[in-house]
Amino acid sequence: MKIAYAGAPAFSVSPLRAILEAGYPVSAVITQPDKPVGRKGVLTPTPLKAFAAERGIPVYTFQKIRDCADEVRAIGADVLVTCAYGQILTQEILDAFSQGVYNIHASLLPRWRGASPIQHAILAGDRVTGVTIMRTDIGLDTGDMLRVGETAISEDDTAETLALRLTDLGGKLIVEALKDLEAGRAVFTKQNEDTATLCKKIKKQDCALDLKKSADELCRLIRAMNPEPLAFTRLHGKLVNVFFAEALNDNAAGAIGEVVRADKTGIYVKAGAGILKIVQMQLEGGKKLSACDLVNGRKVVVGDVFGSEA
RNA sequence: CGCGGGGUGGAGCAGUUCGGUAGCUCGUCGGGCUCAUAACCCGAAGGUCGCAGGUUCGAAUCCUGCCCCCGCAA
Repeated sequence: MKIAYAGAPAFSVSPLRAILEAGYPVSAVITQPDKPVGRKGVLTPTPLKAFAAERGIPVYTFQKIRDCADEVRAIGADVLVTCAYGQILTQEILDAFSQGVYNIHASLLPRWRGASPIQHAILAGDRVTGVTIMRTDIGLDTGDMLRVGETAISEDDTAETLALRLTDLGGKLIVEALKDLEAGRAVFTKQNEDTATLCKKIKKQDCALDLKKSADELCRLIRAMNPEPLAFTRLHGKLVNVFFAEALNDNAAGAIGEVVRADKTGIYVKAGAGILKIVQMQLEGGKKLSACDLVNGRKVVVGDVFGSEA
């Protein structure tokens, strides 16, 4: 069974490592082209490409894989495993792999089909999420499922900590799936279309903190968007990225968005319901700072108002 | 040349406009108060003000060049 693996972000690295460690030969890695990153626009390879290079696995990058069916066929693999690859596969591409294409998806399908399942699971307040291994078909994460694993979402999980667990889970499950396929004992389950939900790619605009909402809701947005692309609001007309916060049930006098208390323990902001206790945030142009540092430097004072001013 | 913010004891900042003794809130160390404390009181240590040059009697501050960090945009 010759395997090819397609992915891109850090999330896609761990499953590939697991496949290799399970003893399966991976003859090719397909990933996104290098992209300019940062202020200087340095051309940077995807984490998956860097890992493949380290292991000496041939790497293929396609601007648009749907236009490169011939090249994909030329790779000559029987199976394609995909994980957060970031490009839609056409039927022609799917047909290039005689033993099928399998996707590692970071949700309990059919919930959270689409581009940002981890973030949406947190955002929606799901208590549990997981990883699904499915056979890729022409729809968006609609294929038949052959392996599922769960993990609970805790109160202080961020997209980062959750992704860390899910990527390892993905590695474990894909290896199990490959073994089942090899042994001819794979069992496929159809997805229930009635309970399917879809999530789109996250835009920065989706990360704006609307302080009229409940502290609880704001807190989930902050956790879902950490470490990327970060929930934000404004203070003194400047952009502020919020990294960590807690939701408190207390109520206090004051306007929405007003800082009702600020000390070493946190910056307490009045929300639509409850108090949002900001523990770590970053002012435009500045470094990521703890509430303690912000208070010491008097960057934030009681009476300041978040979110106002355009 | 994409736009912008910043580099000052261990941390976060003020001071730079208009050159003239190194400041604030913390932390650390020592002492005190207290049943006790993340609270309070007293005291101490700790800084080539990013680097290099220039102007000046005198530069954190003014001029020139360079390095590094960060937000936005891609």
